[in-house]
Amino acid sequence: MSIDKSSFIPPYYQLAQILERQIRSGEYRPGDALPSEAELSEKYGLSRMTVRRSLSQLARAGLIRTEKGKGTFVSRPQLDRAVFVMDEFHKEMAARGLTSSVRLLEARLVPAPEKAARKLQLPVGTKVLYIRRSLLADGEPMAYDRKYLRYDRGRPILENELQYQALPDMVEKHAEVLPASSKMILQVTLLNDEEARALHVAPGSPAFLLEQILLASDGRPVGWGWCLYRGDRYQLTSVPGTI
Amino acid sequence: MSIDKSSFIPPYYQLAQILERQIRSGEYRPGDALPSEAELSEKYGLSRMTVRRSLSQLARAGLIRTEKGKGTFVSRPQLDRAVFVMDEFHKEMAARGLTSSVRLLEARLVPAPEKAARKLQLPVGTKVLYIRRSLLADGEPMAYDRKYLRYDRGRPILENELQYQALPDMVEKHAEVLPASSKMILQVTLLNDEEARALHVAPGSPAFLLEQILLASDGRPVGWGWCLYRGDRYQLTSVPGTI
DNA sequence: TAGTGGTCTAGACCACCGG
DNA sequence: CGGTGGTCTAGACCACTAT
Repeated sequence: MSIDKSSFIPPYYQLAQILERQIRSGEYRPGDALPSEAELSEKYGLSRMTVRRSLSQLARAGLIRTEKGKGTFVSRPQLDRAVFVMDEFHKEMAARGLTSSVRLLEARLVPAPEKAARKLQLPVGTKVLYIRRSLLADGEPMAYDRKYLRYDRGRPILENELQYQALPDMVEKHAEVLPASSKMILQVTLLNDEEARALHVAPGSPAFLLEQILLASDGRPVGWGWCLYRGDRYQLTSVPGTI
Repeated sequence: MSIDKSSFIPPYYQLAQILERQIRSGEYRPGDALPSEAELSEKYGLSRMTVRRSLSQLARAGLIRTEKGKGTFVSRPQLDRAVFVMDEFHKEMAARGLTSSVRLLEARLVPAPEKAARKLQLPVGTKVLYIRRSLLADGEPMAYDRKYLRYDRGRPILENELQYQALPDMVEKHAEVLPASSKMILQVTLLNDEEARALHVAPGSPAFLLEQILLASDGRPVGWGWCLYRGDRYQLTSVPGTI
């Protein structure tokens, strides 16, 4: 194989494909050294910078690793490692071919209960925005979401906004501090009566519990809550090693 | 801020840090355009290639996005998106400061039951290697693993090997076809009596169910099984947007 | 047409590694 | 010491975008 410089596919990508094929076909096996950058450069008629770009791409994909002063080596595939991605609800449902919608169940100012106050680092009883929503896929509940958000802007709560906007947008509208990052924790749980009713399943059914903490750029929490995903409808699939 | 060329930190990384700080501090806000590559190059006394390297790093981290012919723009933080990583059991427990060990409960050749045969694309009744293991953290069960592996090499089953080796290694030893990739599916479930006993919890407890399929480079399955993680001890934490 | 990012080159110097 | 990957430069040409 060689590089077709008249192709629309850029040379760095062509070389990456060639090397990937050679690795996947077993021509180079785990532990083997690839030709040096100088050799690849000479063999394929590309500058070393271009060769390096191909190699970085393969390295990011986990197919090879480089060792300073030694060379470039084929990695062992990491078969016991999995990466799962939970995207924004609407996007995720769209990707599965489902029509998603949101049903706002409750949205009001409440005095922060003990746990929410602790999570938001506010005094107990501070007015916070409490939101309960059902997330539907093809009209049937998929998830049940409860959130506490800082509320220090005095802006009115418009129900039709809450119904359509993503959580970060709501925070922006009602808090002085903007969310800059989030931390999520995924657990399993059994649904209590109220949760089960909201999700149209039997009490005691298993579910994913996704806890979410929204943080401002200074690290202060601006939102906290948890979202329950029905165990009978929702699952996560590992993302294939992408190139 | 400017670049310290005598520093051990390479210029491309220094520039990336400067820009990241400016973005996180709000100096550039979501949607804003960054200075053009030519301007950055001139301002910081770096070649355009080096500036581009800094920008690619920020783009990979999701902080900025580039648009051909238009410019480079600050992205909105993706706060409703989470990435979870499940690593190899021993590594994961080590990362949590727990001592992990494996207890081999069963390892023998069995005629493939219907489901395993279908998953491995073998005729029902074909001899396959069946393995049951307890994965312990600090001596207490954390996960319960059951796997069916192709067995067409006639190599004897050595118990002490199975106890310590990762699954891909076992497959290599007992099957002609090497595993090249894996697909995992994460679900929630309730434990039945046998599973609960193995995990030292009450029957009906919730758990993560991780299904794993090992594939050869030609796409043929070479291993299949599922691993149950105790819901009361195991949780996944989102990986922070890394740079 | 002028400005933008995307790609590529042919050099250069460096730190690291092995014999 | 020679070979390796890591970094950087000063150019170049291209396709795309806006005016």
